Amino acid sequence: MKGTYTYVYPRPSVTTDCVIFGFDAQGLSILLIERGIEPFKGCWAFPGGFMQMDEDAETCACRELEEETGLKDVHVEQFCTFSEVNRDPRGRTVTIAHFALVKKSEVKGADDAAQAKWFPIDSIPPLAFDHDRILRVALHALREKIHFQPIGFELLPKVFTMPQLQDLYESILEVQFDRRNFANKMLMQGILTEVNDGTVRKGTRNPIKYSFNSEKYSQMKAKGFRLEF
Amino acid sequence: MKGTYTYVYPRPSVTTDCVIFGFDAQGLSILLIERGIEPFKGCWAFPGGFMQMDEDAETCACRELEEETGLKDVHVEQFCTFSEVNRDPRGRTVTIAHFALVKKSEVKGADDAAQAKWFPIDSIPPLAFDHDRILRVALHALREKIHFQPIGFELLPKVFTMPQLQDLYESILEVQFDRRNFANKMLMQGILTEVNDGTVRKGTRNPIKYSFNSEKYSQMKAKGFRLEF
DNA sequence: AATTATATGTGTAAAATCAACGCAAAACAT
DNA sequence: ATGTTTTGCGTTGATTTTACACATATAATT
Repeated sequence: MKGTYTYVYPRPSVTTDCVIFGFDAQGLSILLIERGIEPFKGCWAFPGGFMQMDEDAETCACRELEEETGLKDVHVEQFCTFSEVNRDPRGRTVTIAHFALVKKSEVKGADDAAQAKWFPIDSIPPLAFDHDRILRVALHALREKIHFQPIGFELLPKVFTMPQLQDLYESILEVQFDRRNFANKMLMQGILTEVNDGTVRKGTRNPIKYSFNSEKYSQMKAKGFRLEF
Repeated sequence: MKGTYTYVYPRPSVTTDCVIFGFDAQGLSILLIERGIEPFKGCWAFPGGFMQMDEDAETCACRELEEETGLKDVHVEQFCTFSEVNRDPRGRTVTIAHFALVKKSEVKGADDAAQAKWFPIDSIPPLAFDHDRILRVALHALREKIHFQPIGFELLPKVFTMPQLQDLYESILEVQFDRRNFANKMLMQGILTEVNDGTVRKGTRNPIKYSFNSEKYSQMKAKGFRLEF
């Protein structure tokens, strides 16, 4: 039934948008959807859509994410709400922006989906609406957050190497770390578990495999520990 | 005209709420409004209300703040959006929560306003809706933020002393600093200006007056400096 | 096949930062 | 008057950060 929802005062639309970060040997990238209709036809945009009355923002963001990219069970969190009066030419719209961190290597869907495509973070095409601003804020939020929360691991395979982890941090923070100091500091935190994958480690060129020990991290956090990077 | 706003799909109400922090010799406190009507009649709540179609969230939060407490020209920023389906018994409501930092000493209004009252942070009365949760999140956001942004000064008089500043940090972070180390670290940052108020400083018991040098801070920030506390 | 270059792991010493602490002087309390 | 409190200043040892060199097996080159 159309047009049956009537209110005493006008209300804005409420949507969610999702900035999807992925990481691989080529560095940090984001997943975008090409718009097939006006406005901003041909521009790229974050997956997102209207919040339903029976779901909260995070649920909505996850649902839209799956519907539009096939991605499931990924880390999603709200980072900012955008409410500028003219941000959407179709009408007053408030968007609760989220970012998603996906293990690009282990994930199906995404790229397969019709018009979804990964873009390296330094080659972003023209974006629809105010999505360029949203992206800047998302990047900033991710950078701030990774200093104190072990969310970087959400972007790596379950099992990873120290150089991979360092690449990730360097890509996100856009700084360079000394290899030895980085490894020391990381290992010192005590949240990495060395993974023994059966293969005998001969020579140093094939790196040690690690996994993130989330139980250990939870324990330490409960005791007042604060991750720092 | 009533009931003239009709939409194809249902829409939640969008409101803003404002957690107002103040600080004085008694420590950190927040400003609350007593509810005169159901639901939650007699409970206390943050000032807030419906977002108009011609204002964004921050504008709305500031407007409601002034309307309900008389407070103007204070630091206001968004920190989280709450969208749980049943957070408001009157109907589906999304609230964009802000926190305000007010220079309690220099401010008019506030307390004068009808049912507005300051409560020490450790003696908060029963709150309406999900405002207790919002308060916890607000406190957490403030604590996280003060480590890296000089927002604490928004809670102090323009001119303040080192012990005052230390009290502020200790109240918010709920830790104790060594007096001498705290002063050293603060002065080292280079964002404080010593204020010469004419009076000759004899003896050490009347403390040195400082003000926050925001120009200096902007310059340093532009050069990549990152405040730490 | 031999040679060279590259990626990875490990340790140490200097520098910088942090943490704990003592002392002196004027104001305040008694 | 006398003792207590508040404030400012500076020192020293501990901890953390930074800078840096070498050994080894794989990968690349010739």
